[in-house]
Amino acid sequence: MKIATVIVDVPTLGTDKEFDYLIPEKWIGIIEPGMRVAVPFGPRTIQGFVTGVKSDSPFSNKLKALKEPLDITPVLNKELLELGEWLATDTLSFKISCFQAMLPAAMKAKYEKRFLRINKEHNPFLDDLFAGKQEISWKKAEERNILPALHAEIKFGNAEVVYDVKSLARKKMIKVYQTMMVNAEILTLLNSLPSNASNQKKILEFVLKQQADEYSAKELSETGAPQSSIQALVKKGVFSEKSVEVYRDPFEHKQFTRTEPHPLTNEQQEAISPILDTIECEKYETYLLYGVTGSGKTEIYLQSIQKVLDKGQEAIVLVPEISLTPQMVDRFKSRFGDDVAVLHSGLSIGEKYDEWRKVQRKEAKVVVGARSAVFAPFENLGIIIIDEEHETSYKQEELPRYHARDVAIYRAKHHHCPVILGSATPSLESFARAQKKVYHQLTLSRRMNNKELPHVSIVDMREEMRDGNRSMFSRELHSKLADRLEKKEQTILFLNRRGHSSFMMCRDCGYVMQCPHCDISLTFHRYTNEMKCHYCGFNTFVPNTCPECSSNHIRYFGTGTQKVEEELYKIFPDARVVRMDVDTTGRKGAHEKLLEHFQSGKADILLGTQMIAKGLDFPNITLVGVLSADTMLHLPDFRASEKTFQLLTQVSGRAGRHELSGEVVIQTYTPEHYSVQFAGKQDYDRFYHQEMIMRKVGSYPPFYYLSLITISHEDLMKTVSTTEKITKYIQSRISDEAIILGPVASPIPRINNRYRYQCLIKYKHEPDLKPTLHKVLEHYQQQFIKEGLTISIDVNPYMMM
DNA sequence: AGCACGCCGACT
DNA sequence: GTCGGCGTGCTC
Repeated sequence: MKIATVIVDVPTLGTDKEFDYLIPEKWIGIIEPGMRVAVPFGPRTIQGFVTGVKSDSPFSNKLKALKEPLDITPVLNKELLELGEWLATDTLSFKISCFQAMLPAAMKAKYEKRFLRINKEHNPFLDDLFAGKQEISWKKAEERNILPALHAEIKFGNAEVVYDVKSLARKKMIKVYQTMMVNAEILTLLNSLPSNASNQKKILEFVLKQQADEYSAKELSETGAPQSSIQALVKKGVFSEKSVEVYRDPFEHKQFTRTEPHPLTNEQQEAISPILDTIECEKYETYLLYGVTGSGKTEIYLQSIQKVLDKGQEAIVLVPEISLTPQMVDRFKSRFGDDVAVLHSGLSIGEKYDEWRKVQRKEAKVVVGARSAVFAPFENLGIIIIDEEHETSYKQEELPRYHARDVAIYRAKHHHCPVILGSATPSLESFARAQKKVYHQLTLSRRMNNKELPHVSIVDMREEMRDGNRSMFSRELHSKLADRLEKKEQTILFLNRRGHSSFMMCRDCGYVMQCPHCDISLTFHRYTNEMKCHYCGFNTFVPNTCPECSSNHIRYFGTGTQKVEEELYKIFPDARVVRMDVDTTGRKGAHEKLLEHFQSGKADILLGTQMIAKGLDFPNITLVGVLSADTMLHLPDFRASEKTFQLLTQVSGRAGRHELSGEVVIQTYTPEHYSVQFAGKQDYDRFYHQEMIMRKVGSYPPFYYLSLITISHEDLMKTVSTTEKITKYIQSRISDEAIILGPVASPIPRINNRYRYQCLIKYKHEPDLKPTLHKVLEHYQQQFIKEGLTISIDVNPYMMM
């Protein structure tokens, strides 16, 4: 008797455990751990992951047999199965959610229900119900309002319900035509064809010219012949037709010119050599590659990977939201060609699935991708690289709330290989670990071409205001912009819209339009002319007069990119502006198009939000302007200073990377703030020291770890009292060393009419905390569902909202 | 999560 | 009497 242990696709606490299933005789030896299977679960059939195979079970009296395997080979190997279990404990998530997070979305199951007719005797009523067929889908039955009738028939034994477990994935198939005749035969046929068969003749002539064994349907139809002519030739035995699976290639129409390794500078040489050693001796080590922008980190990545590939191993490269850095993908594709699989959010579900399968089938040796690419199913991993290590997008905000850096380190330990964390502005956590020698620090302090860092000037916008300049461009930025336009050099204008995006305020009474369901002000959307809530989606018309005092002195505060664009055209009517934000880059590929447009010199100014801060490298940019540096500085987040510093430094790094030297203008209302000051000087080390003092005083990371618990409910009192109870419980079970803040209202105290309270735990070493938090979930579970409470626990949170 | 089972109110 | 409301509890 063989029994499979299965984690079922039901993400709840009660079912977050292994269920035992009998393996039918015919699949013994075929069902393996890591495969997806369809299993009966209660009255339904659902998907599950096999985690093990054993010979007996404590449930032997009520064992059911599994229905069928959904994979031919396991989709999760032993390492990934173990990683999933660890991840579930570490982030307090369900095992099933962790397994699903490791696979492309296409592999998530899709469930469908059908009614099957059992009684096939002539019966007008049944004939009518089933519309003369043997089965009817649940959806159809629902539409036709015959669910009760069908349920009755099930009771009579005339029908039954079947559950289908389907995969979202569709393999893409194309028709291929194999040549079945030799030239002489084709020639004979060609001559015997009637004169009006011009299309068939075209194809045969094409075949005689090409002399290939196989032709795709596309190739043949390019001769101008219709499908019917091809079919005619298949009938005549010229071709045999077959279907083959093809990968959807997102880079189909892109050409990559092969690059060779560049000679390394002394500094690069020094940095890469310990990495190469670690690869050689196959041991685990985390390196923090701290290198200023333009110091050549990527070449170090490339050459380290080359070494890994030479050893027959594989590499993972994580980049933040990769669709935003097409230049990065190009560099990897150019060096390693088809060995590279790319996984990022810009791909369709099918494309992602295909790229993933290239990895699984060992057709790709290098994966370049966003956060989830850290789970690439390699079995002989030689290196994991995390570029722009400080980026917060490496933390997943939905369940499972994991950080790619932690997963990378876990996997590297398993594979005995190095992790490289690269950044010009490392996260405080990583830099502190490097200082404590937990990570091994490698430094690149000089730019490759020995170009000096751009000159940065910080402009105090309060002074501009005092001097009567009420425009969003300071006099300095204005004159420099004019200068660049004159010289035909390019400018990047960076607008940080986060923080306070455009909201509406009455200048007479100070009324600010709020969302009726959430405690947050509504955002003004010019293109739809609506006031919108970014949290619950509520929207309403834009008022002409103040709803409170009927004044018509209504102003829109905060500056959107559209508004800046309009202003720009007012001041510089001839400037050619490319605007990049969520509105202009929504469509697939729009991003690349806009960048190409700018790169080819068809525009003078690139105006955008966060997304233009990263990785762009254009030679002709000599001016970078930051319109308001401090919009995110006042967010209720202990990382606000760090984020501001990183952003300003990254943006500044976009200027003067090549022959032309660059200038940066940072406009701010708080020029004295240390993160603005040190970013202006590009002085990471002094920023680090200052910020470490702030973190120490506030007992924040990297001095303390954090766990954040958020409780929400429609009733304020209920929310507060529950949070209080939970806080007390936790307090009683951990040491006095830990600091507990709360219960306090969340920074956004109400979303979608639900009040939100939280409790923040700061601690250094609390081995009992995670088990305690798990107990909280377990203990309150039933009560929570019953009373409509929701609880979310975030270990090491990055979003404090 | 779904779904069945079960125990109480308004109808043919 | 029964249909159907949704509270409760289970799923190998």
